[in-house]
Amino acid sequence: SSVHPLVPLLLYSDRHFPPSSPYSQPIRAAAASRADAHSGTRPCYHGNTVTSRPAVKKPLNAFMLYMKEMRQSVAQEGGQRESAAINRILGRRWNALPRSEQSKYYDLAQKERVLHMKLYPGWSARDNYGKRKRKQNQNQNQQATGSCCSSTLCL
DNA sequence: AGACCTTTGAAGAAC
DNA sequence: GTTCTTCAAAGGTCT
Repeated sequence: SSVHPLVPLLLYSDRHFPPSSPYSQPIRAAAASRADAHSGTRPCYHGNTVTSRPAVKKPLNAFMLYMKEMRQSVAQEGGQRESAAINRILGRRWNALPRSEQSKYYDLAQKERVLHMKLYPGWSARDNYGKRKRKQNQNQNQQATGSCCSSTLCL
């Protein structure tokens, strides 16, 4: 049977992620979550709450999987090194991609989500909310000072 | 050291 | 139900 080259990503195997990667030890994390389940509370996968357990990241969506696969070739073709520039190109390519091609990545992303749910039952995207300091804080400051439009979100 | 840039999509929050 | 916000990846750039 034909297997998509990105399918190994679904396994988050050590071949694709370094031992330090949170994806490299999903089974252990899942086992830990089962142990947590016995405590009667929802398992918490937030990396900050349990220092010995790496934070579980969001599963990749279709476009992210496409980006991961195509990034290197786009970088080589255009001689680009900056991710922002590469991602702009990939965004245009993605939108120009036939629906039949896109659907392969949508299917793969769906499998990613299913596997992620199995590996990390009870995990929520909310667990990783607020881990980054975002620019909104700056906007709030700018609103206080009456300025606007330093953010890409402001058109 | 860590946020920003830049993209799309998923999911949670807010209304 | 709709809209807004955050985070996934990535690596050069900027503070």
